Amino acid sequence: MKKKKNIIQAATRLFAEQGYDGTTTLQIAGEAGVTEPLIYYHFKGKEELFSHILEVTFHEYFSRLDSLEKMTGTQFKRIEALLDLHFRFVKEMPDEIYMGVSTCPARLRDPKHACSKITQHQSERLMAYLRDCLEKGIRSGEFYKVPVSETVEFLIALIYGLMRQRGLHLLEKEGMQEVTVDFCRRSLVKGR
Amino acid sequence: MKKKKNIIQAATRLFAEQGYDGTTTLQIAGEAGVTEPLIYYHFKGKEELFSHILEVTFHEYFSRLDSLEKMTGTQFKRIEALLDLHFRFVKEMPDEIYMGVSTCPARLRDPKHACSKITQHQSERLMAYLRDCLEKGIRSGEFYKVPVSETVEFLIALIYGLMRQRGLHLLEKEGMQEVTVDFCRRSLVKGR
Amino acid sequence: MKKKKNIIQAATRLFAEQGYDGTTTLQIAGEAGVTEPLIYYHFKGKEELFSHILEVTFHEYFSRLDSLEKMTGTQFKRIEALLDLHFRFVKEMPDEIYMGVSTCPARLRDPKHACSKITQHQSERLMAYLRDCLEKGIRSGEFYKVPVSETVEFLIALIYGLMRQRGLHLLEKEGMQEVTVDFCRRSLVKGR
Amino acid sequence: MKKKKNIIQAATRLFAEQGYDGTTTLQIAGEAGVTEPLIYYHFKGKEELFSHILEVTFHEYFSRLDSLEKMTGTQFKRIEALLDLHFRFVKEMPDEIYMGVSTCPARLRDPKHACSKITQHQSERLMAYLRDCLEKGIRSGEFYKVPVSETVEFLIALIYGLMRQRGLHLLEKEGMQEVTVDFCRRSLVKGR
DNA sequence: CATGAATGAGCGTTCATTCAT
DNA sequence: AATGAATGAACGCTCATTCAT
Repeated sequence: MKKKKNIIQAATRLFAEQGYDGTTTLQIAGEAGVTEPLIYYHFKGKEELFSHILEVTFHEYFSRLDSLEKMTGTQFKRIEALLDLHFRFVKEMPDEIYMGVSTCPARLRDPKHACSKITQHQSERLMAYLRDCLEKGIRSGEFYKVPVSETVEFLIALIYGLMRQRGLHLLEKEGMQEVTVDFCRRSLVKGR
Repeated sequence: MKKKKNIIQAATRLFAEQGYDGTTTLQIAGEAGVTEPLIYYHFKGKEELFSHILEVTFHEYFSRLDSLEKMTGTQFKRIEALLDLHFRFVKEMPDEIYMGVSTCPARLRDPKHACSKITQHQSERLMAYLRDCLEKGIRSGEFYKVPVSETVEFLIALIYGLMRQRGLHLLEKEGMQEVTVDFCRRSLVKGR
Repeated sequence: MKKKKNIIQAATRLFAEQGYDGTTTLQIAGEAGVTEPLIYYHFKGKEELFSHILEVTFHEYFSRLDSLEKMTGTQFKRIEALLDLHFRFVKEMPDEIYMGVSTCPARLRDPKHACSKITQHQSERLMAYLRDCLEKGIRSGEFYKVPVSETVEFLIALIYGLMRQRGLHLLEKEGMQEVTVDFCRRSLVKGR
Repeated sequence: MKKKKNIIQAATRLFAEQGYDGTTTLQIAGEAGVTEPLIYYHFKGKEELFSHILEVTFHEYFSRLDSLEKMTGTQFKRIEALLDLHFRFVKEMPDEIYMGVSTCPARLRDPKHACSKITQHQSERLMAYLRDCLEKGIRSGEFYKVPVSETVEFLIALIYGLMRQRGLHLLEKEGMQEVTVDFCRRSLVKGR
């Protein structure tokens, strides 16, 4: 069973680094220290191996989102918590995240594909969460009167951008999270 | 010579949609309405075709950045112009942008690769531009006293996130640009 | 493992008949009764398959040369034994020999290439052996006083010519070996 | 018309260096400083270009053989003249010779092929010439009583071996011709 | 659980050759 | 006489996958 884990780990790193199409089953087997057929013993194929990793990752992700939803406090605290969740997540499992973020659009748009459903679901959850925060915050006077839909979309783009950058390890300033939170606070919260 | 253009156009769209590794030269030829060897008559190989598109695109991009640098006005006007440049660019040539944005990290990190040098250069230009705006804006009292490096990185992540989203055509609210500009203004500009 | 042998045998015959560049991997696979990719399972590529055959052949060749070197007797007996070795060798494995003899000069001169090193080595061994025979034979008065270097080179050319002719099966007189030995004897050995 | 010559020269060198299959029409055009289609303007194709060179070369070769046949003197003088012809020839046009010598057996054995006929013819001429020398020399008592057929074949192999070595420029002792002639004289001519 | 041997399908690429000009 | 553009056919090779053991 340790070998199955090796396969998953190797696959995750390679998918993240080289993309799905750029990674061969031989490479995965090599990095995992096993032979190719073992991959087919544990998974139906390359595609299923990929989906498996995606599902496990998003399962963890969604369960974290779940606990977030029970949170109380000001609406901005809730947004701050969402940002915190993502910063933590990408720090803990950067390969998994990057693998998800970098999946190619063709796969994302094919509705039959596992990727499509999962990222669709993620998008919807994020949108619902943010929309809820914004609407409540505006109604209560905590936030400025920003256009909700557009701001939701803006924040999602922001989160994606940050995930990608972190996942790529291209730039890694330490104070990023604080700066991000402050930036959003100034833009959203009235009379700080 | 029309056929060469066809090849480039087809390649751009397919690379954007399916990634480099997911796109075959046969597909490109098919979409371009030519035979495969013609690709090799005009380009040294798949890799060079890819690089060529990248270079042409970034050449246009950099020449737009050049004209931006001559701009005067408040520092926020300059940032607004940078955002406008990107919004326009992705609207005019979404495939080219997405092709660039979605290149796999392995290719991005290999320093011998054309991708690497170009995106590196882009990053540096963006950083220099934004750093200049922020430093001048803070010094003149136009902006809040935000940490410069981190805010630069934050804004780059934001721009990447928006490019990706626009390129993917996943969400396309009309008022996005205005909302983006306003969001940043509230966060940066003092006493509006 | 029988299939690997088939590949080697088929390749040897085809390389000998058609040359390296004139032989396709598909032909080899066809003649060997296997599919093309199996060649790549057992060998890194066409080049390595070729080198492998060359190395195995020359390994056998050199080991025969080794036993020759331990021989005693008159110097002409030693030369006779060398001719015998080559006549036997080309009779036992004509394809292997011809494959080696007919390799194209470009490959022979590229010092990075396996061919180059092996044939270089063969040349040196042959030269050393013949030079030794001639020098000793001349010193002891067994041979005429012939110019050593040139005669060595002459004998090597002769051996190559005979190998080629035998390998090609162009002309196959039975008494060739005897005639060859006698011809050389009359030219070298004094007072027969 | 200078360009046609360029093509022929380039082709000759490349065919000699890399073999027929190892040489591409693009290479030939490149070396000749012309474009590929011009080759097809002057020749029906690669094959005909090759045959053309072969024929021109052998035409010259045969015309030299012709003048040899008119020669008088001792039989060994005639053999000496034959060796001289070959030494001269390979010195004057080494590429042409090597191109002929290194043609692959498949092409040599296909009776429909130009190569086949020409080399066949060459073989026959050489054999007839040498057979004539030997028979007359033996009958007149000039030569030892050697087996004619086998000695003819032996001498042809020797000539091929020397041609190859000279063509390859692998070893180039100056006194080779003299040593060769002397070697043969000692073996053939009685009571020197 | 695990593997060595094997394959069908398809990849990027190159070839000799042709055609319109 | 000469060429830029284009192609059908085939090449060496790699892929994800399977099967017998």
